[in-house]
Amino acid sequence: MAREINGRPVIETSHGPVLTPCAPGSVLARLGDKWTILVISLLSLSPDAPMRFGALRRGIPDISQRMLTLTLRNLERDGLVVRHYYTELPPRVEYELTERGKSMLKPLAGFTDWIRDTWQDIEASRAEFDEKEQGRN
Amino acid sequence: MAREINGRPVIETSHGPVLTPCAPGSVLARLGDKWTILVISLLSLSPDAPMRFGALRRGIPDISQRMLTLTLRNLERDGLVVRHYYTELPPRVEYELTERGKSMLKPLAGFTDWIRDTWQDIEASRAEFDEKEQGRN
DNA sequence: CGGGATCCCGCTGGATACTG
DNA sequence: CAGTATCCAGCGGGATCCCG
Repeated sequence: MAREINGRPVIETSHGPVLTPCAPGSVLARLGDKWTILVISLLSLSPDAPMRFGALRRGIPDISQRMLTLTLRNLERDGLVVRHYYTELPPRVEYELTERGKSMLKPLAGFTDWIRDTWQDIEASRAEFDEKEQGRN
Repeated sequence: MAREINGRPVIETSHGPVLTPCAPGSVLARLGDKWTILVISLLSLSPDAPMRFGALRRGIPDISQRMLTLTLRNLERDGLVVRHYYTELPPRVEYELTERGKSMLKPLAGFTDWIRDTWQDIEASRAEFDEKEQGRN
């Protein structure tokens, strides 16, 4: 009986379940990186109007130009974002979510909603944990 | 008008929306790290029976002992996992999801389902992107 | 058996300067 | 304006050894 958990195949052995490493991990790793979710969030604010590079840069206070460029490249590579280049002077470049990019907004929101409702509790647990640990040192 | 996207406050300025960096990012960063989701997935397979350290280790083929320990510590710190220590010889240590840990399974599944349904398309986009880029070099 | 302690390599990502 | 190039510090994470 092949089962599956979080999109990942599970093999049952005599020692218990074994997870098979598989490709979706690379998607999650990308989304979990430092800036990707922020860029997607910002782009999702204007679903039908592309955003300029500079507007994205200003919208994410601490992002460097380099990291914004790299993050957008990766999203474009994954087919989640399209890049529109206009050869003007000065040049104008706009970005918007693709259909695929928009299709992830709802599932993503379900998860971030959980985080929004829970992170205070998590922070409290962390503080408590750290305090107890300090007592042992 | 204060808005919010993915649990993150948005300020509207004359230049467009600006995202405020905030604490939930640290939760997402943790979940996006290399092993956390795998550990949670494995623990979720036995919702009412704790799992031993060794069983977790065997269930995630390529994880090192060190990283499993660190990942479990962080989950315990976040109050998502409880650790049960039995002073026997040899010692036995078991882990299980807390109620809070279980509460994230459904939202998480919504998101990983999207990944499961989409990652082949994403991989295809990546291959296509890389191929075009190679033409330019 | 579970898990510290230590060493070390590679990648992520920040700062800065230069270009079409 | 929207990049690219280069340099470099920090940290994630693997390998190994030791300990209750």
